Amino acid sequence: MAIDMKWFDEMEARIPHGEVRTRFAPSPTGYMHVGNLRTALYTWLIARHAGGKFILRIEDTDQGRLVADAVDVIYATMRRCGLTWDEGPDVGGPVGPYIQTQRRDLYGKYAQLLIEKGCAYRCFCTEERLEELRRDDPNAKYDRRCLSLTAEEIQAKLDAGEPYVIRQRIPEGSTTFHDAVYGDITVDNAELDDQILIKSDGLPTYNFANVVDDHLMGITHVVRGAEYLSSAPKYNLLYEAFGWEVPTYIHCASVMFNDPATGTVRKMSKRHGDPSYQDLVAQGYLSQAVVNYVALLGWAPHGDIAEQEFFTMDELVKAFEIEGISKSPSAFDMDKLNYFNATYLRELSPEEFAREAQPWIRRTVKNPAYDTAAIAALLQARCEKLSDIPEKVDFFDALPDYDVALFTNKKSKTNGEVSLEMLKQAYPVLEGLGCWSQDAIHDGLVGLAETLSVKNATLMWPVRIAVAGKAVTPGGAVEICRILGKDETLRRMKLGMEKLQ
RNA sequence: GGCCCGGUGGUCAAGCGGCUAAGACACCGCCCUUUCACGGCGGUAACACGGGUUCGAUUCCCGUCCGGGUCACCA
Repeated sequence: MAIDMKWFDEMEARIPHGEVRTRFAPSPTGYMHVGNLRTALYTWLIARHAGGKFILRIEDTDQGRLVADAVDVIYATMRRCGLTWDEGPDVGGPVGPYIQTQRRDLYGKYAQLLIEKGCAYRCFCTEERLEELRRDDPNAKYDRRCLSLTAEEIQAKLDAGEPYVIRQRIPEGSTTFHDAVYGDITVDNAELDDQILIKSDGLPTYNFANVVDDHLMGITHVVRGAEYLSSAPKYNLLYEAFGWEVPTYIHCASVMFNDPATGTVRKMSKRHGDPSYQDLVAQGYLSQAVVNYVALLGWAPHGDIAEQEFFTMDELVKAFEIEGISKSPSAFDMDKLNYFNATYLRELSPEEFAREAQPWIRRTVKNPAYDTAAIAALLQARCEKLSDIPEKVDFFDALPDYDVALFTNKKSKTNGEVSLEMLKQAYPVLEGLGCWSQDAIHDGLVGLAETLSVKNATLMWPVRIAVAGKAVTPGGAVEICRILGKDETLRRMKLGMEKLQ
């Protein structure tokens, strides 16, 4: 089995040099974890900050999934978040293909190369035998029985068609690897198992495929979750075995979830029903708000912008330094995300907000006569997320069956009696208005309050309750009357007076 | 359990030997006001613990405790 070195040389020749290259390598699962999104963001930021390339690679070695849709979810999420890629399955690039299942032939050849170098070996041990080993000692590593097979024995087994895996041969000693966030970490190689590189079905394990692909794609900075920290030494050993340059490792502490329902903090996971990026969008969170918030979950700006919290993508690219990544896990806090989203919502122009809000308003406001833009204007400063909207505007279509007790409000100095009087006074004023505009209604009612020598609230409160039937509404009496229209306003006021009789 | 990593208010966090230990969210007051918001002002609240090193430790070292990760023919 001669090795065709020419082929390897050609692969090497394709690798770009002299620029920062990072990659995001998701498995197409159909949704994007918040933690994954953050990893993607940091990876992208490192590339952009350095003026380098950002690559998208799909790790789909897990077959039996409807990959097509899931990959689309990844594309859509990245696009909505502004994470543009320079190379990837759809746009191609110099070191493709960018889908792992399309690269499966590569790995075997590289594993073979490792065998030649004496850094890997075939293992014919059956699953049963391995289980036995574990039964004797749950913590047992592979006992390397197949390492001592002679060339003849191996050939005989090969000829007999015995299935085998290829294992990495971990050398003696200890391994030190450097992480840009965690610093130098040294482990005793005795702790490391002779991990499997190629499975008996011929496909590579995740760890092996990762190393090979990262090298062949010229990745200079590997950004990943801290859950991979303990397998990092094995990566180093693999790079060393190949004689490849080790990329810069950037491990990011995991994202925890601060569950407001239970008050507990735990690792964020879809399994527990913690929100994914898709869930958040469906709940009416803006991508930019989510991205901005997530950027700060485990990273903080330094220097003269250490206190800055709101960033445009351009500002993030400029500010993002690896040194700012934190070592300790951070909890995803819905309250803080709400704050970010509310702020982004308020910064939208009235037109933009109206466009975003429209579908949510229409969930409960079906009457086409009501102006959604006007309603949206009332909502912009009053919701943290778009999904807050439907409940807030439900009184437009149907006046709730409210309790007369609502007419009583201490601060506004109203009770049932006062309210009835106010409505009686306000009714003819509004009825007599020639123009049903915001100003006309406002001036009419404020003028009346002045005439009656009562504070504005004493008059406004009953009117608002009568027309909205709710204690809390977006906007005040004037705005609501204006949107409801004159006829509906008067009708509701009359109903209010009847209730109070 | 072995190994690895981490530990500043409830949460996100700045700090990188000397500070009254920033700032933000949340919370609580007050102001504004046509309810609620928005906005403005103010407040409560932290260096896990014990040893060192040092003139001096939140900062450096060790231990304890606590939390997380990892020990697959899964990624």
